[in-house]
Amino acid sequence: MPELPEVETTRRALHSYLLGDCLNHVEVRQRSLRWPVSAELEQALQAKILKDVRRRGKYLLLDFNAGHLIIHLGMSGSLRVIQGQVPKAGVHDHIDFSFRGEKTLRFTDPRRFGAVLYQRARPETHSLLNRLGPEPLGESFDAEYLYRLTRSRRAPIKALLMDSRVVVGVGNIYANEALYHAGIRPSRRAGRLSRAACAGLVDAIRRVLREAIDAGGTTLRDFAAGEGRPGYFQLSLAVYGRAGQPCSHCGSTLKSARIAQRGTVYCPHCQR
DNA sequence: CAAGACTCCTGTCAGC
DNA sequence: TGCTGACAGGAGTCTT
Repeated sequence: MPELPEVETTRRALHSYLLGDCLNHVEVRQRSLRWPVSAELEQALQAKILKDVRRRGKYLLLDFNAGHLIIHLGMSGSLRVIQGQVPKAGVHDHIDFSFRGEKTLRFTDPRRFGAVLYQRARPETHSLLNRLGPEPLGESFDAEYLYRLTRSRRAPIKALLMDSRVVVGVGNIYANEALYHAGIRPSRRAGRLSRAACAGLVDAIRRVLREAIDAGGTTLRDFAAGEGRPGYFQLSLAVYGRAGQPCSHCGSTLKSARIAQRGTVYCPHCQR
């Protein structure tokens, strides 16, 4: 599933391939996504120029000279740039954005948890975006912030990490990985984390995300080629998907649990 | 307000 | 081999 690093890789690709281009046609084949695709989208964006491609959490923000697209890839969504001849659309190829100069941006999403929203006003004003917490790689996400925010919270720390009002863009994979690297048990009540633990956790989150984004950079080159979509990065995941296997640090058997309705894996020895 | 359950959807995989 | 059912998962929304 697209986590923040893949969304960022996608953002960079769109920025480098499509910035300044004029959108001349939109074809929507499936309007039933996470939310219905607005009926005015095709008309509203016709002949508009892509002025910027930004990211807020896992939302991609495409700013045109009039109007904006807010795109979320959900569980299984992807965007790819096709140059020249456009392959016949498959059943999950829901939207094609055709740009002048024979470039097509294709939105594909088998599970349709993704969203493509059009809005005239700045994306930041949208109700999905206006209550989001800080970016994990931004300056305001630091130990003091996390410490302050977790006081008197009794939910498991992992649940808070995945709450977009606390911090955006930390999905299940990276929550698991960051907690492992920080040596914190996912079930630990958030309010019981020390300042030092918060500092270690913030560092771990930033580190795993940065590493993944760097790895994603290597796939950017192929974005518009055959295997266009940035797939799963060849990351060495320490715990995610490895329940029952030995911890690479101490050899203990990694355990699995269910926290906040999500699969959770941790090392009972290294994480306390 | 906080915490947890529920929901959308389909590809994948285990079991028969 | 083919079918069935469980499961996974982002994140908004509903319930407690």
